[in-house]
Formats: sequence, structure tokens, C-alpha cells
Amino acid sequence: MTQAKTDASGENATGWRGSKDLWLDAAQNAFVDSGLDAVKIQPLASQLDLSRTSFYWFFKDRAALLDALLERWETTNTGSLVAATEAYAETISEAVLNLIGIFLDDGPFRSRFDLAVRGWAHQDEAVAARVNAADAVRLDAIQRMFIRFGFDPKEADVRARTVYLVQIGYISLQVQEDMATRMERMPDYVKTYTGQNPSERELARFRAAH
Amino acid sequence: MTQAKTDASGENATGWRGSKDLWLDAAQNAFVDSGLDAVKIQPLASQLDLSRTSFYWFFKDRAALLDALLERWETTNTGSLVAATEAYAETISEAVLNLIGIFLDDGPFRSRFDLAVRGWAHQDEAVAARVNAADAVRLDAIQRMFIRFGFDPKEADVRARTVYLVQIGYISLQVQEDMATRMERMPDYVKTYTGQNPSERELARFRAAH
DNA sequence: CAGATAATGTACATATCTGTCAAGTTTTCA
DNA sequence: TGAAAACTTGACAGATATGTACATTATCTG
Repeated sequence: MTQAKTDASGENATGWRGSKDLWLDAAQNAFVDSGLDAVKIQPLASQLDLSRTSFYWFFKDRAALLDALLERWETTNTGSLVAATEAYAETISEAVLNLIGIFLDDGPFRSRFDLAVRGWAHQDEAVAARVNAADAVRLDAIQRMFIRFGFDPKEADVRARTVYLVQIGYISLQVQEDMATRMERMPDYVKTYTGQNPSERELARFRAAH
Repeated sequence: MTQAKTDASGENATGWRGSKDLWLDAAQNAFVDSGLDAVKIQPLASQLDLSRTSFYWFFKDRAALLDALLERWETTNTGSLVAATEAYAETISEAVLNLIGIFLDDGPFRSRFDLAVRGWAHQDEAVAARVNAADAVRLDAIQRMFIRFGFDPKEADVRARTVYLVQIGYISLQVQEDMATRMERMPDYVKTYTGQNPSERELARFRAAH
């Protein structure tokens, strides 16, 4: 078997109606919107207006689809978070703002994807293990960021956890706050996270970026 | 219909094998361990060694069971958290330690129950609304706690969010840390949350309690 | 201990999902 | 343009879930 090719724009370049990515994208949407148990071949098929059994040409079975989903998550979310911790910054406040930024808007890090994966981990040991590993990698990257700005390793660890866990908590709470509210809280958050107030210039730059 | 009575110890006081609470407890266990979609009457029945249809004598249908589950959550977790914010404390550090304490051991607040309910909220609008309301009540109680110790309302709000979100984040991460590790991090957490170091006496009291 | 009530079980009707197979149809490319 | 490759489909088989109707049995009460 060979997959349908896609052109540079990601569009379907072949004359065929279905493709591996088409099924995977549909699965991801269902997964992000409604959790693992919404990822069912039958409903996806009706939604795509394809025969249910056509799915089996692209994937061995449902488990293979779920594997692909998890793999996609790993290579997306953790990577973009680590990159943000390594972005250029002159002060720890700026670095923290860089990091918080990726949770704010729909950048490469997909909060809801993260949430859905954690829901999955709740009912699957193997997935839980992979999520745990991802969390360790992320926390480590954030801790290194604090250390780079002169924090003692132990305190850097706790501060890394604080920043990260607050973001995960936000995602878990599924809060729907408008940007203005979030912006208003930002200086206090930075102060809590770093122990020092962000400069007006840093805040202005952050506001401009989001 | 009348339910089987239970005696003071909560044990089954009647000669009947099943009871509303028996089904509800089993449902809660399945729910907490594996999420909403594990709460199915057929599996619960085999597990309880009762006929599947016997369930329908106690509950109208599956939806009624789930309602009871959510109600139980509301009257347990939020209540115990609010109580902890109102517990006696001489300093903000002590108050924060009081609050963190309920997440540490298996007290009235059940972390995993909270996690499971949030997973449910992810796939059900109505549940999401009730969880949102619970979060608002909890955050409000924590904010009042900070204000009581002299914090400015806006800063109290952010600090309340930080403490609460970190705990929710911890739950979401399903971290399995031993008590020693958690204890070691405690002073830094208190410092981050309150801006001041806890006294040795406060830490000693906390260690003794957990 | 008998009748009422509470609880349990069997049988049936129905829905939704997964996966296999063999036979189709479309597209590609030599 | 015609054979091969890429895809699509309907029919089948099986698993597991929900809920209703009705018969049956266990427990309680007077």
C-alpha cells in the first residue's frame, strides 16, 4: 500500500477522496473536541462521507490510528514548549513571558490537544507513561531556563514547576478568559513566578506580540 | 421504590445483595480509575455479581447514575476545600500550608475524583458549566484567605490562582511523588505563593500533620 | 407464617461499534 | 490504452452496550 500524495500546501494532490491524513485530521478534531471515546471509525466515516471500511486501507485498525495521534502530539507540543524556553531573552521576566506566550494564542502548542491526551492517559497506563516522560522533558527545560538566569537549582526547580503547573492547571480548568483579563494579570504573575516585577518595556513587547 | 437501608457504619443493614449505594460506589470507583466511559452498567453488574437489569430498580437509567455521581462530587470536594481556606491560621504561610495539606493525603478532598470529573467536563457542556462554577467558588475562597492576611485584592486574586492552579496542575499531571520529596519542596512553594519564607515552627507543624 | 414489598433474573428488542473479505471502481503510468 | 496499483464499498460475522416487560424469589412486617 502507498499513501495518497499531498502537495506543498498540504492539499489533496491526488484524485482520491480519502487519505491517511484526512482520517488522522478528523480523528484529531474529534479527539480534541470530545476525548478519546469520540474517536470511532464509524462516526468519522459518516462525517467524511466515506465508507467506514475504507479506513482499513490506510490504517491496520483503530489502535494504529490512536498510535499515530499520540505520535503527532509528541512531536508537536513538547517540541514547541522546549523551543520557547530557549528563545532569546535578556531578563528572567522576559524569558517567562516568552514561555507563557505559547499558551496564550493558537501557536504551535495546542493546549486542548494536551488536555485531551491527559484525559487519555487517565485510562491507559502506556499513554500515562509517555505523558509523564513529556512532562519531565518540559519541566527540565523550564528549570534550565531559570538556572540560566542565576537561580539556585532547587529554587529553579520549584519555580519551573510553578510556572508549568499553573499553565497546565489553566488548561485543565478550560478557562475562557479574554485577552484583556489575561494581560491585566500578567505583571502579578511574572512577579509571583520570578520574584521581581517585569519592566514596562517587557510588558509592552509582550502585549504587542499577543 | 424504597432503598435498602444502611446502618450507621454504612454497611449493608438489609439482607439484600444490592443497594443504591453499592451501585454508586462501584460506579465511582470505575469512574475515578478509568473515566466516564468505564461507567457502564453491564461491567458493573458482572463486577458486583448482580444481574445487569437489577440496576434499573435503583436508578431510572444510566443518566440518573451519572447525575448522582456528579452530585456526590459537588458536595464533597468543593466543600472540603472551602473549609480548609477557613481553618484557623496565624500567618499566611500557615494558611497556605493548611490549604495545600488537603491535596497531599487522602482526606475529604479526592484529587482523582476531581481529575475524572474534569475529564467528563471535557466531553459534556453541562458538566463543564458545573465544574466552572465549582472552580469559581474555590478560587473565591482562596482569594478571601489572602485578603484576610492583608493582601491587596488584585494580588490576592493572582496568588489564589497560582496556588490553586498549581494544585490542579499537579492533579492533572498525576505525579507520583513520595512524601519526602514533596516536603522538601514545601518551603520554596510557600515562598513562591506568599512571597515570604515559612517559619521553622510552621513547617514542623505541617510535617507532623502529614 | 402469609401477604406485601423489595429485589433479582430471563428473555427480548434495538443500537452501535469493530474488523474481514471479496468484488468493485478510479487513477496512474508505461 | 490497458494492466497494475490505489482506493472504495457492501455484505457478513461478532462483540458489547442500553433499556423494557414480565416472571420469580428473597426479605420484611404484622
